[in-house]
Amino acid sequence: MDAIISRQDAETGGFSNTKFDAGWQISFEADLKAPRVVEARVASYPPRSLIVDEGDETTNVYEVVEGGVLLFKLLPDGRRQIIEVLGVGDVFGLAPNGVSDVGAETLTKARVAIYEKRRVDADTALRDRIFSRLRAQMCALHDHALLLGRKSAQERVATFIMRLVPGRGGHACSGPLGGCDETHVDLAMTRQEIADYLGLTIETVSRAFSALRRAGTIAYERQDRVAIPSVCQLCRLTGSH
Amino acid sequence: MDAIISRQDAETGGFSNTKFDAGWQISFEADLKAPRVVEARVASYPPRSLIVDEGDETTNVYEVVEGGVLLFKLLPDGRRQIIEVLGVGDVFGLAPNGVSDVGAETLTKARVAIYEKRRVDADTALRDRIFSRLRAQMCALHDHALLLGRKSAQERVATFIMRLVPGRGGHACSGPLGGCDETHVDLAMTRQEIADYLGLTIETVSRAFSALRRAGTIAYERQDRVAIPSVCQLCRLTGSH
DNA sequence: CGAAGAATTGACCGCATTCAAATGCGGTGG
DNA sequence: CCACCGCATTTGAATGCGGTCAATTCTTCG
Repeated sequence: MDAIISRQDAETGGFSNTKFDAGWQISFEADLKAPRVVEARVASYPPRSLIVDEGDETTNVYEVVEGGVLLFKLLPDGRRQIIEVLGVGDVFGLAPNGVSDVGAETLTKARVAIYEKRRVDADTALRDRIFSRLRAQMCALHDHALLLGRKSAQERVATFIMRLVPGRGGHACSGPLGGCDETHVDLAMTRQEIADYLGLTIETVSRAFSALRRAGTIAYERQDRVAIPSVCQLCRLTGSH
Repeated sequence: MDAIISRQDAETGGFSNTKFDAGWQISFEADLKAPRVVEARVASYPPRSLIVDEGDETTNVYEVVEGGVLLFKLLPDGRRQIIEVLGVGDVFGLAPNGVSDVGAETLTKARVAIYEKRRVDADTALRDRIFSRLRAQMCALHDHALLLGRKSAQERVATFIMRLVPGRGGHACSGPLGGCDETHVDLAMTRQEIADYLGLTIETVSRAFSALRRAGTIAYERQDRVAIPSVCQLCRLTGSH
């Protein structure tokens, strides 16, 4: 594995303080405010590198410190489902029986804090922090189950893009600030990754993007950067409102 | 709400000690061995009654003590997705912001232990037990995301039935015991509930059941009771093996 | 500029949905 | 016991959305 392991004592964990609302919006950037004193091994990975594989024995708990991480599962015939897209502060590696039920792969260049089981067992404060984050991630999984089970391709893609707009689309959506309702978002994921996340094929994702573009709901600034003239208009296509 | 509230001090919580493997198999029956001393309010509900609704304010944590509970989400136009089917020992009501992100409804007659937030905050042992169970339930959600995103209708239904066979279909599947590989399972859920759980329509679920029946993979003992001549044969249709 | 990979677009197909009708099942009352 | 009713389930036929296969275009990078 091509991870660069470094030991960091009393280092800033760098947790995002972005408000998560049922898992919406992701922050891949560490917020350097509110540093926490944590003794942990931190591993650095290049983009698209495997951290743990499905079925690996691990009792470690992992926390994303910088960058993005994908959790995925595979079927024997190669079908892949991306289960969750993790940002800074999110945790994984919590399968109860010491065998990872999902694979974890970096989406971007990423740093991941690794906590050994005995440390998690001993440290109540750490455990509580993991617990708390796990609750938020569980809500994201609930939302995603609704998307996978009941939403159309259009709605899935619209939901996906909305997920990348900070502070919007959740239950407590602030609405447009000061009349202006345009933004742009970075996709960070390839079409294939988006497809595997949304339970679609790459072609269907592409078609849905194109349809949104033709309708004027989005525009491409670059291939991986989308302009949204009216967030509310996009939000109406998610099926959630 | 038609719950019968009772106060039970130092009562047996009655937790199932069935081994859960990534959320597979459900036990709606409390195992009375290994009683735990718990002070908690316990509410009793008739079948199909609402415990909490999506959007309700609750800081309580709930634990299923007897029976089965469904967690679900709705879209504004009425589409419903059942997120998770809970058995004895499973917990819910853990949305991080005090507003439930899912509705919870009893599947069968059920009893549910209710822990207030301040009690969960104060009691480390309780919190750890909830945490531990949450980890198992998260694995079940991961599996279900794979099902919803990537499996065919046939595979979903086969997976659903396998989920009801104790000790089989998981990663550490024991295989048939002593050559004999037949069982029967109680469905407990209506076709509509199964459809909402599997992200299908009621007709598609019915057709999948019929196809399995025609193929001899299952047989009806009653409408809600399925005989499985060969568990392994059914398991091969889940797409997971 | 050229090559390799990613994304888009098009044509066609198949699976699941939709709409509709028939059948089966459980309960109530005669 | 049996007839009847209401509801769940099953089955059938037609439609359509998303998948599959294939060709083209766009991007990136050497």
